[in-house]
Amino acid sequence: MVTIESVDELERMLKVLSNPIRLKIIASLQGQPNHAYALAKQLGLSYPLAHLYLESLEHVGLIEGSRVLSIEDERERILYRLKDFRVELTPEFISKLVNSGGHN
Amino acid sequence: MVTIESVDELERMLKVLSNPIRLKIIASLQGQPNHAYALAKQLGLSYPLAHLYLESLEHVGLIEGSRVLSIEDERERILYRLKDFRVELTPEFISKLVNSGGHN
DNA sequence: CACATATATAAAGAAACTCTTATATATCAA
DNA sequence: TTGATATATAAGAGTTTCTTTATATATGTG
Repeated sequence: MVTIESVDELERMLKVLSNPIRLKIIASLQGQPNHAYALAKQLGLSYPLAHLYLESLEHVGLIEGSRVLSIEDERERILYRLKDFRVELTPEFISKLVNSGGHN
Repeated sequence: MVTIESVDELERMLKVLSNPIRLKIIASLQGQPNHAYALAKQLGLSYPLAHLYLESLEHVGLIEGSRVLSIEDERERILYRLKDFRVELTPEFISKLVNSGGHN
């Protein structure tokens, strides 16, 4: 489960989430795990953009890529899965993070 | 209570929240409502920046400014209060918004 | 071999965001 | 009338984000 323990971490995650395309990617991966190339086609994105965005989503821990062997052609591919996350944005939570000093 | 009903709205709110100074402002206002000038001094910000950020926080509905008459000097000032909000970022919530078509 | 699939990365311009400085107005106190 | 308080807005520089185009590599198919 994804946890946030500093303002810095929260900021990075919110920055990644505050983009309509990346939200679309999350919604799509919630339906089913997918590969970068297939996802790009499905959402009408260029592959480089999809790759970049998947990378940024992975960096903040919202998705996870794993090398899997395709049954069809035996080639290794990276399958991206959505991680289970629940971030509750409330005044209390934000205050707690801000007042915990910035580090952690 | 603050509610989010579209991807657009979510995106705007997350963009405003994904900034350490604006998170600090929220944490400060959670402790007590305050005026722009006093808040700027307290957090070590320039007044224009504090004003700008309070405005953006107000635009997405996270805080609320109201003209109040100061008891001390009888001058009208704008007091900013934190609104009660609870935004739960989960795969389900994001999917719901994305699949609701973008409008609403 | 040319083409589609599949991944990865770099370069570059456009757009947006960040933040300060400057300007303006108004009140109150020393 | 000078200085601190208080609000508001604009202009501009600097930084970051956004997104495409280009380049590279590798595999499998017609």
